[in-house]
Amino acid sequence: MARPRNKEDARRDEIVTATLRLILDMGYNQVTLADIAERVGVSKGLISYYFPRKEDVFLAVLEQIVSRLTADFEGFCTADAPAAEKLSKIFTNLFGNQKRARRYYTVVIDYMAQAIRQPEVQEYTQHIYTSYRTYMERIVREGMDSGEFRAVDARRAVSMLLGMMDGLVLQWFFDRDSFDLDAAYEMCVDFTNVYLVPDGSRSDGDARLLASRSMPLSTEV
Amino acid sequence: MARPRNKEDARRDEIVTATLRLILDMGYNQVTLADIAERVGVSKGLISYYFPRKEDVFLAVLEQIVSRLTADFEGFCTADAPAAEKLSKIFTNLFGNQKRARRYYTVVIDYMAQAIRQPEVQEYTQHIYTSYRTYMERIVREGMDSGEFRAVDARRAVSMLLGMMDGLVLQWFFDRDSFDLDAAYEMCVDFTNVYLVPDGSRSDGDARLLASRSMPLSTEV
DNA sequence: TGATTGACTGAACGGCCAGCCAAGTAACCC
DNA sequence: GGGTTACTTGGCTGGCCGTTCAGTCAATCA
Repeated sequence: MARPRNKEDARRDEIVTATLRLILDMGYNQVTLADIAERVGVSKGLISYYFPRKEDVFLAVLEQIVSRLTADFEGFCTADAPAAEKLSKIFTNLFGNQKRARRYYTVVIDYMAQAIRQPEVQEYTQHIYTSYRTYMERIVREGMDSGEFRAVDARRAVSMLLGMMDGLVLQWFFDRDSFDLDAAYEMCVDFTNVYLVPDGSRSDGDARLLASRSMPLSTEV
Repeated sequence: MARPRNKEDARRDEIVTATLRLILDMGYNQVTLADIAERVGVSKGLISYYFPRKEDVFLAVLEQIVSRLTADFEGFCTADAPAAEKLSKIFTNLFGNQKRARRYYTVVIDYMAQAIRQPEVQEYTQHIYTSYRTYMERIVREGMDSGEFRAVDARRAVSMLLGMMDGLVLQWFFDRDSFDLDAAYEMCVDFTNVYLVPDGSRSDGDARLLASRSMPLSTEV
């Protein structure tokens, strides 16, 4: 994202990036300051120089993840497209790329486990939900206003959809016998059709939503 | 559950129970052998005597959780009741008690984070999904056979429902601005009605499902 | 040019912890 | 009552790791 203004910021970015990689490779709790220092190619002391507590590095990583996610949503929301297509973009962003999904959830699950006991981490995980909720609710309301969607409780519909998205990825992630991400995508579309699209216009809904699958992705963990 | 056959088994149970408590209190990665020993009231060495590697204690805890969960499902499944009511029991088991839900997911999330990198843990988390999937699929098929439910792809319907259940609890767990567990219960019922119950019999479906909420719980983490 | 600052190093400190083991105790069997 | 087995202790050890800090060096400034 925004290019570092000075040397100090550049170092911070280096450290944050290296740490994210290490979390992916080894898991949150296995990463040591020595690992980070080695990866960046500096001494251990320098990590502490920029981030007084080890915890601070991990919080900076999380902050970066959250801000990238939010930036993505801005893109989806401002696009000029039918609501169903906007939702479809969100699905694709989540389900469209196996490796990316695995990477994203690898860190998110690690951070969730931390969030249970670290209030500062919990605040960030909450931000993630708030982003999803805010933007998806906006899209659903748009759809309802334009008559594309039935008039339902938008907040509740988003909660259900968001729940299904998360829950499906978790199944895919931990249950090898479940399904692939394409199926997860289709199930979200299916739910959208059944729950949001009026009976009359439902039949071609599938085709329209599914047609918009192949699109470029931006968020990279 | 089954009463320990001899002293050795009793000790194992003591250790497993103490460890589960400690995981709840401190989090998976903070629990040390010394903590467990202190909680049980024995020496550190004894823990290693029964469980050679620290990891083995945690696996035993997980095994206990999985077997209790499966036992619960057996109960739900063999009951003589409409399919919708059986599903409702599963929802209630998950959403019916805040403290219990928080405890259950506290350990599950901790174990999920472990499962990413420990294949032995991953196998158990997979068992959890397999249990849910197997039993819920059986219930949905029963419902379809009796005409209570529409003829849909049972496996897919269960994946969606299971996903929603998990995802809703996660939102409730991490997003303080989301909703309470009663709402989560209602959303699952809502989904069941919209997705599984035929249009004709839907109107009283809500009432019937919701009426069966208050029932005794058995699984205690 | 001499002083000051900021980035960075490397070593050392202090604490923690899993695994190991030698020895002690109790129960049980012959 | 002697021997075997099962259980239990608690201290030791070797390694790891976050944090601290005195000191180096290059760039900047006055």
